[in-house]
Amino acid sequence: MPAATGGRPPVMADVAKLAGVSAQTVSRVLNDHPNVSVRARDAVLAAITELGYRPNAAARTLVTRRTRTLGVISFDTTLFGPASMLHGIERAAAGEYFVSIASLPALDRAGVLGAVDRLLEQGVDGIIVIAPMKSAVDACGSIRHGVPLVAVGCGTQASLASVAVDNGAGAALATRYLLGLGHKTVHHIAGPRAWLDAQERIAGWRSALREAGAPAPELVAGDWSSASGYRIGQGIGDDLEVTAVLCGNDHMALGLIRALAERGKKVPDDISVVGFDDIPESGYFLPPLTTVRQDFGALGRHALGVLVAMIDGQPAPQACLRVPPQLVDRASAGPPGRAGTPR
Amino acid sequence: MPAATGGRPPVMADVAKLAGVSAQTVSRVLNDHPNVSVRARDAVLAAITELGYRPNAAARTLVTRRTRTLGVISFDTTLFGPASMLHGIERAAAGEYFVSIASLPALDRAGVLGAVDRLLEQGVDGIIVIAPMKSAVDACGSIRHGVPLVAVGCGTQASLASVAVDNGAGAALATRYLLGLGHKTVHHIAGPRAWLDAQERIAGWRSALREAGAPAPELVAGDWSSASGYRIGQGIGDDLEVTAVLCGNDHMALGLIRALAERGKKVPDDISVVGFDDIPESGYFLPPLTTVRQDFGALGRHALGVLVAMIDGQPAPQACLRVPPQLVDRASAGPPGRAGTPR
DNA sequence: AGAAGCGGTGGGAGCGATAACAATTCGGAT
DNA sequence: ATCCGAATTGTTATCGCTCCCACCGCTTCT
Repeated sequence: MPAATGGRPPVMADVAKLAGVSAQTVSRVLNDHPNVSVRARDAVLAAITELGYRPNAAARTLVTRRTRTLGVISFDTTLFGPASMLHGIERAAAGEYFVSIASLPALDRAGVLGAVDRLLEQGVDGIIVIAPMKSAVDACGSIRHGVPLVAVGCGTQASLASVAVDNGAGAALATRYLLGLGHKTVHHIAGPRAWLDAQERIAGWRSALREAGAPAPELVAGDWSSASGYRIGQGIGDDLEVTAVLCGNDHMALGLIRALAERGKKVPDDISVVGFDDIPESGYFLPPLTTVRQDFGALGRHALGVLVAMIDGQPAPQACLRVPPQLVDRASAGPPGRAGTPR
Repeated sequence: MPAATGGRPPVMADVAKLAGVSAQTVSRVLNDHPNVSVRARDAVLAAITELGYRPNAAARTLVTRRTRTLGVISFDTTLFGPASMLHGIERAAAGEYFVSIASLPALDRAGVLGAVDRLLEQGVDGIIVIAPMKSAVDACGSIRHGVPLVAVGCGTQASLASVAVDNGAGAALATRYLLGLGHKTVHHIAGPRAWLDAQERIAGWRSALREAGAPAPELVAGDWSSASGYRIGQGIGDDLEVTAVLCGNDHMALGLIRALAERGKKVPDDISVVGFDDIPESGYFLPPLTTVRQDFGALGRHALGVLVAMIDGQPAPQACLRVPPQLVDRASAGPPGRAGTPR
């Protein structure tokens, strides 16, 4: 392997000497500046490959004040949604920016602020916060520093640059769909109150119900987990009034279906179930789950787009970019069946 | 807000001036060097908070040659395993190191080498490669640079610093368990050939079979997806010989169970099914899935530990640190039932 | 009493790159 | 032949920090 002087990695001056030009010219070649003769450029390029030269990012950053690094703050990158968004961001950024992640044990104000601080210390050019909870959005709003920052998956109401799936529309879509199948009303297993997605889905569900003149059943809330869906399902399974349930996410739908099955209730014959998210497995549930798809990847890509625009000096949009969700019709929902409501 | 001179962020000299000391002393306070009087330290600390000073990472890196940043290369951070490992790494690194991710569209040699290059350009202190495929491990082996690098989830045979779940032991564990239940043999739906985990599970399964003197059925392989499990299940559902199936992962088990259900086969009465991974949902499948748990989080933490040791100058271990898997007994496996094999 | 040891401190030299500016060359217009 | 301006190249001054070394004032040893 080519070593420059001593064992240390080659620096720009080494390249310059080998190519017979000045360091400045090497810099110009590296940064695609105009006005470099082909002769010089070729010599530099040859020297670079011969030496295995790699520019020192720290030195460059010191003078340009840009790290070409983005920070992503997330709550739990193990969950399907955050993981997908992160992946979408990373894929979209590849080549343009590095992405550094900061995942939090809890999405409270202090946690978010602390993570922003850590990333700032690292010198990121911009930050994307995967902020599904109100506390996180509030924290974002109170950040004083001038860092470009966009929130994603944060509800559609926040007054900061943000990108989110239109949860309200999605829930309404699913609710109308079930109503259209002939159900008198639709029950809803919501996510935790603190989550904006959960709140917006509740609102969408309620408004679709009201619009159709259907009675609004009492709300029950789980915690997104299959376990909570299962627990709630044990109650629902005994309630003869219930013919259709919209679940806050696919995992809870899975738990619900299992609880129903254990009580001898068939889906969709006795009860229709619709999920939310469209995780990769949901097409293979028993029965395959009808659900509302969120395109998390697109969310990530859009968030990156907005952020990069801000980094490049465009003013921060104060509104939310909404990504429309989509109903995926599989087999877990149908007309109120043979075992329909008694009344 | 406290502004130093002009609008620009305060630098060490500003802190020094305000505290009435030299920049050198500020640096000493920041880096916890001994021999700083409490008076000086307090003055510096006060100045720092008053100014809202934040050390410039690039400048520090330029001289120390450490970025306190780690790179993680991964194939698809959307999958449960990689996402969990990444999360484990990140949580374990929090505070000590930043983690920068590079996810690849494909885990081939060129992709891995390219990602290593990108990270090196960024100046990472070390790299963790989530390398479940042979091609990735080979690529790691051929990296000439002196960067500390550890592979994780890469099979247990690689001759480089690595951390992995003992797949062979896990598969053998599950196979013996099924055999112990009274099954004459155990079928296996493997993952793709190119994946080391898949190969090692196959080996573990085969050896447990051999050990017990059980016949080794023909191998079928899926692609980890529920869809492939479903497809394969359509064949298995018609095969009366099959009483027990070990699946390469939980997703394929899910697909298999659905295919079986559609053909009227009951799990575990007609066929026992055991998965691998223990994804959060598998306890809520119908029936709840008996599976082999991999502690991905621990994997990530251990990988970080090994890497940090290497960064701190310890010699790279040439072997694999094995994390033992664990059988989680739920309801999808039982003794060969009333509908047992005809012979 | 002088030398040596020590905690505490500051001064200056880089680290490796880019930006601003200055300098050189060359062709063509005057 | 002289001058001008564009193209190309080099020189110098930072960027913000840490390291090395010298230095101060004291106590402690010989």
